[in-house]
Amino acid sequence: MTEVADALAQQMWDFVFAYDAAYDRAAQVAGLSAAQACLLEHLSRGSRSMGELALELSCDASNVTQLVSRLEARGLVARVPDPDDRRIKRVSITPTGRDVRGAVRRAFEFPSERIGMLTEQEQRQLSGLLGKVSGRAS
Amino acid sequence: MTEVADALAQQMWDFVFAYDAAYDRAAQVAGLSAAQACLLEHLSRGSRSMGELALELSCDASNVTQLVSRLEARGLVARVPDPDDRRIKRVSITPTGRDVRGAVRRAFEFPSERIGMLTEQEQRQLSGLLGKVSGRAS
DNA sequence: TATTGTTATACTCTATAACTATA
DNA sequence: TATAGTTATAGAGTATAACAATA
Repeated sequence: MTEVADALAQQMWDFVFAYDAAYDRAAQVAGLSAAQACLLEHLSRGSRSMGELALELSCDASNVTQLVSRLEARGLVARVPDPDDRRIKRVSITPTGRDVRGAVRRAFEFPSERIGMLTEQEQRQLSGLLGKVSGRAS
Repeated sequence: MTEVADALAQQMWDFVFAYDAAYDRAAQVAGLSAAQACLLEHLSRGSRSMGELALELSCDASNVTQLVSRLEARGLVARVPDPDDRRIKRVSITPTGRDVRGAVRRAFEFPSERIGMLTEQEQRQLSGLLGKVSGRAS
């Protein structure tokens, strides 16, 4: 590895560490764990079945059962059996859940803070590089 | 927020998600949790007291006690009382621990993989932008 | 018989509070 | 009395295996 690549690897580690820590804190502000906030974030874009959530969150279905149960007990999400296939439970975010999710987003200042440190041209540059690094065309 | 900034925020989220998942898997290959692998990584640069570890890992001292105890039980780290102040325990990585840490590093292909997608000029560019975003001079 | 989700269980991570040993 | 670390405890995240309900 070249010296540049080495430095870059360390910078990535530091960035991810700071990002994760900031997200944890933002979730905590709203009284949630990071995992719960993440689930709520996914539901904010529309309802999901338990199985879909497990896929999107890359975790086991039994884990989703527990996460959803805790959020449901607090009135942040609701489970509704699918009328067409009663094995399936559709989970949706409640109005209260939407409020809490909004609080997390507002508390999570990391991205806008950091992005604000860049000029718009630099933002475009970084976006292109991240796109490339993610294997997508920029 | 501009459209570019919005896209960038999403790209950061995706990047961090992929990075974390890859690190989890790499640790698992070596039979470790991410937290354990992280602790081992810190020790690979030299021994630390329990308190220093708690600061570096941004977690409570009682948590470090447990993490270290599990790693010690597997022979990956060693606790030695400081001769000058016997309240202090210095933790160091063992040869076996160093091997396991090496296995994690090798399994964690994410950074080199992603960095390898960039030309050296792009690597310099990304490094500069990450430096700027971290509040350091590039 | 296959699929969706839950329950039971076990292990780890994490923090708080109370404690021990040392300074 | 103050500091370093541990112990006890509790709640949450996570997975595996066994299970119930439905298809």
